[in-house]
Amino acid sequence: MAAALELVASESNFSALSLRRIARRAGVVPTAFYRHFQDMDALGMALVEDTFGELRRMLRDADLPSMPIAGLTRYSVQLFALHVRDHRLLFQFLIKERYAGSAALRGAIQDHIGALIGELAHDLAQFDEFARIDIDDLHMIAELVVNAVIAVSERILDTVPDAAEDEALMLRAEKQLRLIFLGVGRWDSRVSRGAAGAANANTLAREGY
Amino acid sequence: MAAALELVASESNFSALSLRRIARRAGVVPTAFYRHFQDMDALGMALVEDTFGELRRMLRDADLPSMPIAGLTRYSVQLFALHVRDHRLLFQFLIKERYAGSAALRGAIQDHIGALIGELAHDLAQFDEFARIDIDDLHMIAELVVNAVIAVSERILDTVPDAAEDEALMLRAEKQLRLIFLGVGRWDSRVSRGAAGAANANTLAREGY
DNA sequence: TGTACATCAGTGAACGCGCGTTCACTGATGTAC
DNA sequence: TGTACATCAGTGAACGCGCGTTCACTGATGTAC
Repeated sequence: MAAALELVASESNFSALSLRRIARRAGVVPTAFYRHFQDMDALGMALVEDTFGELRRMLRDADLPSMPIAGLTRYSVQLFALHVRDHRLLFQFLIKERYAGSAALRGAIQDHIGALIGELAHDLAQFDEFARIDIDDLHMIAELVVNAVIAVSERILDTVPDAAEDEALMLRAEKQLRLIFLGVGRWDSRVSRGAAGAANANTLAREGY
Repeated sequence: MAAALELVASESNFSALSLRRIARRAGVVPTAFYRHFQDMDALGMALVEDTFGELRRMLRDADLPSMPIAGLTRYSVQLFALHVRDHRLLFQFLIKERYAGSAALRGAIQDHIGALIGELAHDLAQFDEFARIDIDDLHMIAELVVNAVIAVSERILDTVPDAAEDEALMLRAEKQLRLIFLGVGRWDSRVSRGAAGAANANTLAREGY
């Protein structure tokens, strides 16, 4: 698995690898591969499960919902960004396979991400400010947040590791989440139904065109 | 090029294709490939340029900055989503290669997306409500918007074409942009500097923790 | 209008190579009694 | 404590196959004069 991850990081993606090159990298004869995985698909799936396993363990240990609310956004962004940085190869694999993997791989990854969005929506609902927001909109907001967090991960993994640059990317992501939460403070059923766009508002930002 | 796009849509990604299969699909002998492209990399690059060429032509024809502001968000989202849907194979290719392509392909795609973000930041600056927002924050906001639009494209391309479902995805994306713009209405240099998070605010959404 | 030539897309044979997978095997480690 | 056996990771030869690329070629279309 480590050999496969290293090769994915230095190549285009998982489907561009061959069983023989992975075995060679692992210092083992090609046929030894079959002692560990039935085929390449099985290896890919194991890597996906590993990645989300690590991520979930981190989230469980962090227990964000019980944290003090002051600085929670900053803390969450940093927690996630540093986790991604410390599991560089796993997440490079994940981001590449999210759309370019086999159908099975893609499906598994989307299911995991969908579950995380659902859990975030559930966690957000515990905050007073989100109490008046209906379930669909909570989900929509959680999706926006997760997309922003994935985007910053992609940026961190796309560049060569650099602490100063990572810091700037985290700050930007933090601002993005803060902007979203500011919007939530003004979100109500009227905006949700799209009334503002069609009625008497007069600027893009004031009424959410 | 059409043959390559069809194969990418039914396979994992571009790097999983072979020159011979593309030629076969195009109804031509493998060596005829070299009459059109120097190698597979050149074909990939041509496809990237094609995709952004189509997108830019659409954006130029639409001339969004000159549109009436009422309903602009909805209109923009639909414009983009329908364009993606009508160029399904091109954008499926793009999304797969964005992270899983060769270094050259990835670089070209990121450059194009970066340019679009820059142009959006420039266009947003023309609106009164954005005048007081500094250039870095404008860029941050444009990035958030573009990420949300890319995410909805990914969702549209991930599922089987279905008008009702596409409509729901567009509505969700529209809400996300509206939420962002609502946040912009409350965004100021104090929030930007991160003062709110550390000072006397008391909920996530009211002050943008 | 007719002729000579250049350009161009496509052909088909051939090459050496790395591929996934099969098979019977080796030898170290763990387990039962 | 010693012996017999099972389990397990790894070995190495062999297979048929699709791959990218080379080469000299064909024949249709376009262009110059």
